[in-house]
Amino acid sequence: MPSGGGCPRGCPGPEGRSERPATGRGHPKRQNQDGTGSRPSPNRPGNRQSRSPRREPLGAPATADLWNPRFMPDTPPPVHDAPKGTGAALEKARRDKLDKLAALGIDPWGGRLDDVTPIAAARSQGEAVAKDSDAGPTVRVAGRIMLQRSAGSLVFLDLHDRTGRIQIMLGKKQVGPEAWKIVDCLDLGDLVGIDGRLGWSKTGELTVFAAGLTFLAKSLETPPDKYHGLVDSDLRQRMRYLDLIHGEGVRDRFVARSRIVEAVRRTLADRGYLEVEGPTLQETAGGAAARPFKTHHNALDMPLVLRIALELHLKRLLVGGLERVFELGRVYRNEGVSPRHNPEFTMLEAYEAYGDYGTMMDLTEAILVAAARAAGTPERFEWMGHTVNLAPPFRRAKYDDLLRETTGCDPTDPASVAAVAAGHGIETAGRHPDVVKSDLFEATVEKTLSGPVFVIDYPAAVCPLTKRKAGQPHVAERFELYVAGMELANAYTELNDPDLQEELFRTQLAGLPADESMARMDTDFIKALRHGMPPAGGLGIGIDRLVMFLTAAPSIRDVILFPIHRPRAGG
RNA sequence: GCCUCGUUAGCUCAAUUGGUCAGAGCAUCUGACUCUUAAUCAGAGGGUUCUUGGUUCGAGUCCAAGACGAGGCACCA
Repeated sequence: MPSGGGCPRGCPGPEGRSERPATGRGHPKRQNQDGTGSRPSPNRPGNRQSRSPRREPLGAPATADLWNPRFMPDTPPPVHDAPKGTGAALEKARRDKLDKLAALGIDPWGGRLDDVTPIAAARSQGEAVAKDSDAGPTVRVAGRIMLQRSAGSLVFLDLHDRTGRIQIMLGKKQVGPEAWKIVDCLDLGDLVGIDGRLGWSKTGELTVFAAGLTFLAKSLETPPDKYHGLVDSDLRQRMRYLDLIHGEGVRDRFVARSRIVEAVRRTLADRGYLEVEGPTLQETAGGAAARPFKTHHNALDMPLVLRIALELHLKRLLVGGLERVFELGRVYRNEGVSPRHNPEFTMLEAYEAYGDYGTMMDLTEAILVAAARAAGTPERFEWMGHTVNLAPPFRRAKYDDLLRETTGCDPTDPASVAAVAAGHGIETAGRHPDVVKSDLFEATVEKTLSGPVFVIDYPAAVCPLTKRKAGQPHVAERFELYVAGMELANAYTELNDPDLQEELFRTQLAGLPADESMARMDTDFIKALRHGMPPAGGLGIGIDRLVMFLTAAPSIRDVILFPIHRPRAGG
């Protein structure tokens, strides 16, 4: 966390805070940022009674228990002082209430709470209650106070948990003057448990009529605007926890991500695949053409790089007889950021012995269909200006055919390709014809591919890990799956000839800088191939892009909980 | 790394040609209200206009540099 990073801009940093008048207590926030352990704890007793959390049944509880007094403060409440209305004053108002709670014997930081009914479940119970009944069932719900409305000595709360929202009504007459002191200490954003009867308000809203309240956690920060929420996309990513609370559909999207990953795993497991974990710290970053992040191991005093792909270790496992393996994990590429790129991202790679790239096309379709179903994505929808239809089988189109249709060049004639490429401003002099061809494809064909479409049979020179087509040494058995102009998956019939693999590792393609090339000898991998790797199909899917696609997210940062950011200056 | 755009109260946003323009809503505080729904009503407080320089009688506004972000380019076979 950057210095003061939890604080939106304009919020005074630690320096600013230290100018506040002494408050008689340490500043918990600073303590946390230093990472120094113990905070001064007028409000935190060492051993909380909440360790023995079993509560009285709700039938005939003592009022005192329902209002949950927990402890007596061991120091008098401090005096806070700050100008009204500033950020500091907003926090002061909340700290004052926190101290007031402590003075009332309430632990403002709560503890274990059993027998909580999810709000969605409480709602369905409530639906069964007659509109004019005052004998609805009693429930305990817990969550965050999102809205607060008072009408005289009556307070309505909107309480949210992971399953939904429900209205709470608290009445001074109903709970008594002592308990009302606790209600006076509630702020937007606080976490509370509510015991009460389900029923309907006079205006017809399902409501929990509170008979008891358990304080679970005080919020010391002002929540974002209750109507607009947090709209600054930078703040939304840096303070994702707030975005999850207030952002429209944000939580749903990350829930969908989890369901998608679950569906991917299930699809593979159903086909007999074994999930494994390869090393992220490697001596040589292989399996893709990307610059790696560099690091260092102290005890071994050796340079290491973070992996850029999963491929080479999974193929070693094919040699080892794990005939169907996959890994779902993070890879790291030291490259720029864009709406489609984050330097760390999640990749699926799967390898199936005795298969080929056709096997992988079937698998890809199965994974996409299962993932779409898990995410609740319709079969047909619009995304990024493209109409997408997920009904299999997906279209299969040859690389050369697409290039010919789109550009009019003759893909089999390097001179023709070079001429057209030059017309698109692509450098051709001194570069391998297949690299030029690849550049031309990316510049012209990619963006036109609404898809999903399997682009098959790639120029061999740009595919050093791929088996060549029988009798066609210039064509590699590879496909990429495109959707809405974006590469979503990449698969090969895997090259298992160790001599050819070694030769290809040695080949530096003309026109490619060394750090962008895949020409990195991995002798240990070659050694593994020499022991005999079964013919196999291999598949890679970018999980982040898959989630973008299935949740119609315009940017990869919308599907990564904590995307990379520069540290925020100031605070 | 390059180009364009943006940054005003805790949050969401105003501020005409450079001229009493630093303002509103939410939030906060005080008061009223026992059925509210972004509750309402009355009042109060709250600002390093991202930072640093410059031009000017005068800068939120114009210029330069920097910070951070968004989009595009490059990189990402």
